[in-house]
Amino acid sequence: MVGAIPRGSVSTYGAVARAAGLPGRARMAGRALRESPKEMKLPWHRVVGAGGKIVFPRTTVNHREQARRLRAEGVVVKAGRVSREAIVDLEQF
DNA sequence: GAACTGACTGTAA
DNA sequence: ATTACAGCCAGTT
Repeated sequence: MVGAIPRGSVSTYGAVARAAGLPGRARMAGRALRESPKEMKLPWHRVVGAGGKIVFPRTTVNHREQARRLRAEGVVVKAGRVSREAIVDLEQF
């Protein structure tokens, strides 16, 4: 689950979907997150695209917000990408 | 039910 | 490194 992503690490949509037993539903994962109210306090910002790249255009607030929060957790965000080291495939959960 | 659409991904030019 | 494109699947139109 997204909430299982350890602080200071990020994962990918595909990985999340797989972990949920839904291979090939990467998009659905993103959709789910989008619909999920923040009251659920899900660390949606710890979910990025494959290779650790942020899916939103860098001009959007979403992108800024995500990058900002990730950096706040110690994740290195550079040019709309997170350090590959910070990415966890979520396979261990 | 066809046609779009999208918080995706991998391959190719 | 950037851009294009084709699979992908579920929800909308």
